[in-house]
Amino acid sequence: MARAAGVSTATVSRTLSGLTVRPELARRVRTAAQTLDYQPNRAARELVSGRCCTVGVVVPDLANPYFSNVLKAVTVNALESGFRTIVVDADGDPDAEPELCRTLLRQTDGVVVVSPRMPAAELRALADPAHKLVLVNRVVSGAALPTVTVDAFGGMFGLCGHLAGLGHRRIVYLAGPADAWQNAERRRAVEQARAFGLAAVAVEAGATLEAGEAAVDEAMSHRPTALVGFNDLVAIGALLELVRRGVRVPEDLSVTGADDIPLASRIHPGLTTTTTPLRRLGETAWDLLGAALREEPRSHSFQLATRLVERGSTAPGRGE
Amino acid sequence: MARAAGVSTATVSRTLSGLTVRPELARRVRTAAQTLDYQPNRAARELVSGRCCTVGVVVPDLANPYFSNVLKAVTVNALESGFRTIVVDADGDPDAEPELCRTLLRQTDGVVVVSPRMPAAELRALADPAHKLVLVNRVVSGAALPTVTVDAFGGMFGLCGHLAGLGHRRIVYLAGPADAWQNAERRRAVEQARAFGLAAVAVEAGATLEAGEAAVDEAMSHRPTALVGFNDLVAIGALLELVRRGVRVPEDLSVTGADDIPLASRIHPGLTTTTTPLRRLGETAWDLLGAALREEPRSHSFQLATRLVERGSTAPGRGE
DNA sequence: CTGTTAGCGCCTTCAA
DNA sequence: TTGAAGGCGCTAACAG
Repeated sequence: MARAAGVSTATVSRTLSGLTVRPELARRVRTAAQTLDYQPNRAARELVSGRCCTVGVVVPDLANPYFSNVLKAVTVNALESGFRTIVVDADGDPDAEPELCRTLLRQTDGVVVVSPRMPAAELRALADPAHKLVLVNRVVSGAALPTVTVDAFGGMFGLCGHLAGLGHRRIVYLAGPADAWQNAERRRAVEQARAFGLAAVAVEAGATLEAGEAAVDEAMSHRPTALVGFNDLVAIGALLELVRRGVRVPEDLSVTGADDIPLASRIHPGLTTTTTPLRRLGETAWDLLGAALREEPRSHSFQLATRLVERGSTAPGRGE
Repeated sequence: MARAAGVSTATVSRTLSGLTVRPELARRVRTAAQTLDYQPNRAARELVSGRCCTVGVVVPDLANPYFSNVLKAVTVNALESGFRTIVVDADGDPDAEPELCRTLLRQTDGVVVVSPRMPAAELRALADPAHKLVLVNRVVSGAALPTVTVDAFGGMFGLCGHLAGLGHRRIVYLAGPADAWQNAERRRAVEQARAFGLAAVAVEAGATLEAGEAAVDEAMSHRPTALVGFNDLVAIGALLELVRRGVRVPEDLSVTGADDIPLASRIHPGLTTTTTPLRRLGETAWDLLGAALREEPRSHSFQLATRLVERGSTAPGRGE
């Protein structure tokens, strides 16, 4: 390549990195690059520079749209900045995640961790300032980790306020995975909603349509006027099961979800819920990581606001 | 590291690659590696070996569960074989995909392309035997590309047979994206179903819930006894809209989908559909790519079978 | 401004 | 069996 242009390799390097080179030589280099379809070798570059322009993303399960949407936002934004994205799916095993993170940290410039269920102690151990690590939707106390979260507490609190305003007094919270941060936040919000005069009982459910269906029996045994799902899937699962049983929603019972997934607006009645801006979550995670890579001091935490979306699944509760 | 063990770097290298080394030296090396937490440098390794143990996956849109499920299967299986996965999302621009592929091919050992809409000519241009490229759910004639597909034609043909057996005679096909391979296959199957005595009209719809809803008016103007959706989302969109209008499914009208997404079994009535084994698609793609990387001659094409799933959305058609 | 040189960390000859 | 030496492709320092 240097031979083809009749110059030294250093001149080639300089031309391609835009340093000062005599115009004529630069032209020769460029035409040679053109004809040879020259592409610099990443490995050699990485070896000498120590950077690989690659970021990692760790998720528990790519089949879950929640995670794949965050991943999408990270990859698309990273690519715009010239970074590639390596994705690792822990495939449902939270205990495997710490090791996967560590491996990834050694192979990339930085890592985004979307891991609602990894043990906090592990995460704290990973919080070395030398590591470029960004956490999504997960708060770990006692660790200085750049973090972007959605205001899960506020969203659920707003939903409870909405229900209280409609006259509801007795609600059931269909709880999500016990070890998930978002569940803890939302559950806390439901409990504090007694400030609105809402009496809440929590019933263990999960995060899926099936979990919602299965929890209906126990939930109804508490004779609530509204069901508050951990997320939209649980809420929709419960709602569909209720409709199947002939319970009228919202006349007999109100139902709310969380996240505002596409399905929430297509079912009938539409599901009242709060938004979770997944794309912005991923985008912000990338911003945080990019800033860390450039060694820019930045605010270490972002909290994204949610928005209440009122649809047909909630109506005034009969105060019995 | 070599110094720490008191041996030469070559001995270290040999020990770590399991070549013959005097046991005592090997032990010294291993303990040194332990205490120093030694990790070989990927870049240097790649530079000398020319391989990077990395594969790429190109998808049009990660937000679509169809693609994220295929991606998941590829990453999980690749990881088991010690390969990392770089993911690239074309973010809805099919014209950007060829360039993304080319870039990825230079940076990885091989690439899996899940691209129903990339122009065939571009794909043919990529079909260089030197390139390790595997195609998913897409057949390109005149190019020797290892390919794994689902039997989209057979699945839809079976569905039509099912409807014909129920006595249906006039159906409407809610067509998917015009440039998608699966749509072409399914459409062809619907047309050939006239062998069963089924008269079919195609109505342009799309691939989403909204598209299904929007296509209902035109579809019903043809007075069919059954609606055949390009995929489950379109079918469910149409179904929900029909129910909203008071049309009884399946008494007044049968509806079928394709892919058997989780939602298909949760709605009421359950959607009759055919399966699309996304995970096996990704898994097989990885097998094909892995074989290509090991230079193993393998059958260049796999076609995965689909299975008919009868649920409540289909019933005997009134032969009017 | 340009060419020459050294070395990034590893693996693979070669000679001992 | 082991150590010394060279080179993978590139960029950073230095000398011209």
